[in-house]
Amino acid sequence: MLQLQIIRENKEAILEALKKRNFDAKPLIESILDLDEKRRSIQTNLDATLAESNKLSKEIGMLFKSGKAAEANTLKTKTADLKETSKKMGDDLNATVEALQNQLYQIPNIPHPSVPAGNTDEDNEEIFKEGDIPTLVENALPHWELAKKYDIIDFELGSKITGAGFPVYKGKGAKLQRALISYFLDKNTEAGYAEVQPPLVVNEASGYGTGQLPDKEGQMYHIQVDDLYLIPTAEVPITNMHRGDLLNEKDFPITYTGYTPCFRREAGSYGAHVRGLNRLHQFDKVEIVRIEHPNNSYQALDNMVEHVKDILRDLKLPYRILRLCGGDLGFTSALTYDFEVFSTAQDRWLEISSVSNFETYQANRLKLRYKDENGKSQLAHTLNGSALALPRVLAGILENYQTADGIKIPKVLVPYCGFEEIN
RNA sequence: GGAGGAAUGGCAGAGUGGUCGAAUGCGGCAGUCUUGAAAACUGUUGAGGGUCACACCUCCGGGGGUUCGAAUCCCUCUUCCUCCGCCA
Repeated sequence: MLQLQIIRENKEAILEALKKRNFDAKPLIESILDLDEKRRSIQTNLDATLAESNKLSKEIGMLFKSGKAAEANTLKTKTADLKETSKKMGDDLNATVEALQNQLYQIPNIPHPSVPAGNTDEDNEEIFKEGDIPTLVENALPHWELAKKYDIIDFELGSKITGAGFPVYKGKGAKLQRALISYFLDKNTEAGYAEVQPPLVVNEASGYGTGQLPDKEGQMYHIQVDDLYLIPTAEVPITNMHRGDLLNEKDFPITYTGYTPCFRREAGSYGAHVRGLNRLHQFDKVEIVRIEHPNNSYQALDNMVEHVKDILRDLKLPYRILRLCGGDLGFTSALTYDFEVFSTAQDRWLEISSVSNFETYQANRLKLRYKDENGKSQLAHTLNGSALALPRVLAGILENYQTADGIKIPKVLVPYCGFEEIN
């Protein structure tokens, strides 16, 4: 959520910047500024009424004390009137504040200056590419066929138990999952991220805090009886650990890593692009989250990018990094880098990580602040990234590491797996 | 599941109807002392709205009520603690 004060002061610049998202914010912002003005005018009137009422109350108290009950009682009738008006104004104020809030929720984050203009993922800007694309055996198979051939992931079985998009990992497939999780967590903790295991279910306030609510509730599984949501990413519970905090400057940086399953309803389309592990309702992910001083957040973003690079180098997977264009940028993000692994067997790039700086957008909703050197409270910056999301990494490994007689395990994972090949 | 108790500023913790945005301690900040630091001492220090700046307003877990007036009384929700029961 953008800060009102910034909207007030930089209206034109914001409108211009949001054009990159192909988002015409003009009507919303006009309306927000109107509501803001209305709110302040109601507030001023209400404050004056309350001030008078407070003053009278004090006088009444004094009159009673000095035994002048009759005078006190005449004043009482005055305060009754004031009370009625202030109640009306209070209701009016609440309604205005709520309308204002709802509209503020509808404005996406301002893209960072480096974000390229564009409409779709075609317009994303490739900024880095590394790793050799392997030459595969003839008749190389996509991962969903490899999974069947070696009996390591069973999609039909998952459909039977739950539904499409909930695979069952079996045998060496299950072990490889566990190995990846351990390896990622080790890698992240070595880099200084503190490991946490958060709840997999969150309340409504947490959903609002990181921006999944309102509007995007369709993407989350909602447990109605208890009014709780299954997390779509560990970003939600981990970032919300600091909701409402007032930090000291020396608390920065705050860095976490956590493994969680993630749940996404995303009805989505059908066909090759969502086959197998390409898109699931439940998948595993190891996430990194940072809370940073505004001066340092882009440095931190770069660090996160370097860290993810390092993991992909370890795994020896060919990958590229994209700077997302305005049209593809997430609602709450100011700048996002996507990592994609090339799958030779599918002949396409698979998104395996997304690293973002949200600047103050989430912090404003979270009321996550720090005291600056002057003792003033300021909003912190929040960032997060996948390090990494499992399914497509797994797909990339299965597809790129396949040979005529089996699937080699990347060297770095062998100690975690306890085997060198799936055959 | 049953019975009690509690929720106050960054933290701990007083405060049971007006003089309370709130004692005290810790922490933070500034200063004195010191070559420097620590200790000690002195001062300062809640958040939000509003204003050029003041004034002023709101906030004592959330919501509602009683009252001229609520941190304080009532209702309700949430969370935590203690005891009993059940259970991995």
